[in-house]
Amino acid sequence: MEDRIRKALGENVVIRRPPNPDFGDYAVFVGPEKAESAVQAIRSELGEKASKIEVAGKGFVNITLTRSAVTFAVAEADAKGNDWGKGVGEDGKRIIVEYSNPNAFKEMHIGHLVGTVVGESLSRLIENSGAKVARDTFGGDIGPNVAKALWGLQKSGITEPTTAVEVGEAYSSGSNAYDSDTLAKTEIDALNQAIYAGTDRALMELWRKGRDVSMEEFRRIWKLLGTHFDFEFFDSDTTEIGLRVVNDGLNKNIFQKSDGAVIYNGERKGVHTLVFITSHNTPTYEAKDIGLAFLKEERWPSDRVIIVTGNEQAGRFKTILAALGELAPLLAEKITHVATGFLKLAFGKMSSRDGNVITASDFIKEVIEKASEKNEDPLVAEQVAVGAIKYMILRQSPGSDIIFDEKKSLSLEGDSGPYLQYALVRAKSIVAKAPNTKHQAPNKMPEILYSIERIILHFPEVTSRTARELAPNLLVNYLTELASEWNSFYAQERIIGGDDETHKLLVARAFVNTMTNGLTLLGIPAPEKM
RNA sequence: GCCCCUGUAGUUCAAUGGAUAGAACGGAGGGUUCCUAAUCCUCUGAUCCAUGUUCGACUCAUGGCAGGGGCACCA
Repeated sequence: MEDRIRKALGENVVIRRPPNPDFGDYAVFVGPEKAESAVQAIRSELGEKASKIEVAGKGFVNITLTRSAVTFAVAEADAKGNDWGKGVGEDGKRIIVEYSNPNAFKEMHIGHLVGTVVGESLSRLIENSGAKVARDTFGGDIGPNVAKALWGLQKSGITEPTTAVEVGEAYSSGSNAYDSDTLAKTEIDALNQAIYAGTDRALMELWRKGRDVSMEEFRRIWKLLGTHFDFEFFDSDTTEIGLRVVNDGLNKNIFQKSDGAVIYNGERKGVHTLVFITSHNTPTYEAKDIGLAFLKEERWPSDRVIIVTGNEQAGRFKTILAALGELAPLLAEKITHVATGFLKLAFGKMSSRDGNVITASDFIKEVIEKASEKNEDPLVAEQVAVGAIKYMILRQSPGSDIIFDEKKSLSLEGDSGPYLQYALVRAKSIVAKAPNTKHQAPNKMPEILYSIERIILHFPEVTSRTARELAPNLLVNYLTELASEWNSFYAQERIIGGDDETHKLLVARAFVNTMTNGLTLLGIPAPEKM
C-alpha cells in the first residue's frame, strides 16, 4: 500500500501511520500547496480501495481504507504464511554479518549477549529483505589476553582443561598477576611471543585445548539463543594477512613507522592515531581486523559487510575504516559498523558479587529458573526466558545502554517478551479449538472494523523499514502494540460462537501469522503453550 | 586537554523535521457464571538549560550543564 502511495506521489514523500486512527490508515505530508493535487493522484492510484482521502490542514493528506480493502489485507496476512512480511529491499544481494566475537579464553559475559542477540535479529531481517546472508564471528585466540589465560593454566598445573569455567578462572588469575607481579608480566609477555611463534609444541597443545573447550561453551550458548555461524574466524587466521597488508601499506606511505611500531596517523582525518603493528612485530587487533576484511572477501565475496560490536569500539572502527579506505576503498565502502550498548545490571543479587563479571551462562540460567515458576515444561521455560532476554535487548534503539533491572524484567509481565508470547499462545489456542473455517468464504463482513485489523495490515511496511534502518526496536514496538490490540480484542469480543465468527477467526489466524513471523524475525521463540 | 555517544513522566524505554510526545513499571480505582487474569478498562505524570535555523524542532546548528565511553604498541 505504501508503495502505491509512493508511486502516486513520488519517492520522497513521508508516509506514516497517523497519530490518531480516526484520521485514517495512512498519512502523507505533501505541504499545503500540493495537498489538493495529491488527493487526486492518490485517488486515481488507489481507486475503490480508499473510502476517504482528505486534506487535513497543515499539509497532510489522510487516507482511510475501505472495509473490504482492510479485510483483503487481513486475509492476505493469513494466507501468505511465511511470506507475509517478506520484502525486496535487498533482493539478490549477498550480505555478511559479523557479530558475537568471542574471546576464546574468557567466558562469555552478559555484555556479549547484546551483540549476539542484535546480530542474529539483523541477519534474519536482512534475509527477509531478499538477501543471501552469511553469519560470521571473529574469535580472539591470540594476543596478550590469551597469554594470560595460558599462564594461569600452567601455574595451576592444568594440561587438560575440561571446562570453560576453568579457562576463565585461569584468565582471571593471569590477568591479576600481570598487573601486580612484574615477574609474571615478563613471563606472560614471553608467552605471548611464543604463541605467535607457534613452535613450542606443549604450549600450542595447551592453547588448542583451551580454545576448543571455550568454543564448545560458546556454541552451546549460541544454540540456546538460536544463532549459528557459517564462518568462525580467529585472530590466528588473520595475523599473517594482516601483517602483509599493513606492511604493504607502509610501503605506500599509508602507515608510518613510529618508535619501532607501525601506526596509522588518523589525526589528519579526524580519527585517533592507533598502532597496527607493535615494535615486537606482532599485529594488534587493528591489523587483524584489516586482515579479516580481506579474508572475508576471499572466503565469501559480498555486496555488503555488517559488523556488530559494542559501542566502546566505535572510535577504533573509525580508524580502521579510514585506513582501509586508503588501502582498499571499495572494500571499506561496503562496511557498516553497528555499535551496540552495554548491558548493565541495576542493583540486585546479580550485580553484587564482589564486582565479578556475570557470565552469560549464569544469567540465562537465572532467568530460566524464574520462568520455571510458571512453566513446568522446561522447554517452555527456556523459550520464555530467551524471549524475555531478547526482548529486553531489542526493545531499545541500538547503541544505547541497557539497564537490566532484575526485579522488573524477571517479573515477565507488562512490556516484555512473555507478553508477546502469551498473546500469541492464547490466539493459537483459539484457532486450534475453533471449527475449521479456513476455506470458508467470508460470507459477510461485519460493519465494525476492529483496531487489530488496521494494525495487522502495516506489518510488511514495518519489516522493511526495520531492516532498512537496522533497528529491530521498530519491529518490537509494532509487535507490542499488535499484542496489546489483540489482548483488547480478546477481552472484549467473543470469538468462538460469537457474532461474525468466521470473520473473527480470520482475524485470529492473521494475528497468529503476523506475530509468529514478527517474533521469528527478532529471533524470539514462539511457544505453543504457556 | 581532545574525540564520540547519551540526557524525555518517580523509574526503564519509544517517537521517519510534521498533527494532541507513546508504552511499561510504580501509585489510585475497577473488571472473570464466558475462548489461558503472564490479561483487560479508567485515572496519574515528562522533552536538561540558553540562543538560533525552519511554515513546523525531542529530533538539526552553536554554546553551556550532567552522565558514559574512547584517546600508540591490550582486545
